[in-house]
Amino acid sequence: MKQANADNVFRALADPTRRSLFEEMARQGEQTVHALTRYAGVSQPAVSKHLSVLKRAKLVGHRREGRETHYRARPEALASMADWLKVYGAFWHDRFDRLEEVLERMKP
Amino acid sequence: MKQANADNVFRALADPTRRSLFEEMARQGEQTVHALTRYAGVSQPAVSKHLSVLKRAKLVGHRREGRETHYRARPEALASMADWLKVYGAFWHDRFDRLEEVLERMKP
DNA sequence: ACTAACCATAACCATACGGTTATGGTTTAA
DNA sequence: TTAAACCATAACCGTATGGTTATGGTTAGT
Repeated sequence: MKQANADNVFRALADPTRRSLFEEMARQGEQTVHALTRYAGVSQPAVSKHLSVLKRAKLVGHRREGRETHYRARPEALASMADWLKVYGAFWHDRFDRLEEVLERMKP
Repeated sequence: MKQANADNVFRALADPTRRSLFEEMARQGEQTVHALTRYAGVSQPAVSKHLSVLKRAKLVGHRREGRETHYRARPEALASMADWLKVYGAFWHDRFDRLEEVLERMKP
């Protein structure tokens, strides 16, 4: 249920192009596929496929507006990965303190 | 330099069997390949290959003792992933804060 | 009404990946 | 010393993956 989505998140973020796209949307906000294509430096269909992988992991949302589709990052979807890190990073306390803070603030 | 290793970490943890192996070592401590093979439910060569991927990402260390090799988790190697999460998780609470602001202004 | 822009999907290709069995090198046990 | 246990590597196989070009459906601009 939740584990299945964690798997999708881990898998989605394994690819550097996909991470890069996610980062760009997180930083710059909503972007059209066109803009993301210029940014990513691969073909438009490649970007569309990457976006659909991110979508399966719920890492992005989208909004159609006329002929263009705007995608946006949904950083909340990082929660499952963050939870995993929290558990296994707990075996090594020090550096995860700040992550704990961030996670605390992410709670609804 | 650091980014390259982050990539290895993300990639290594994308596979569920590899995550499972890492989790087992984190929980139970050092394990021989034999023990990990029993645990993982795949062939011994498969485990060896997974371990070498984890090794490339510096997520495990190993120690030979006679004919057996003991592997252990190195949770410190999760740092690069945690750092990434901190950055992009931060966009979440930024947005959250901004939402709080908006809601604040909406009050009559 | 035509044309161009935007995007998603299909079809295809090469390579990476996760699995297997086979094999060989060390090291322990008999 | 022979046999068995442990592990890594090699060779192989099917499928997933990330990329491409081609195409078609909407929507916008002229």
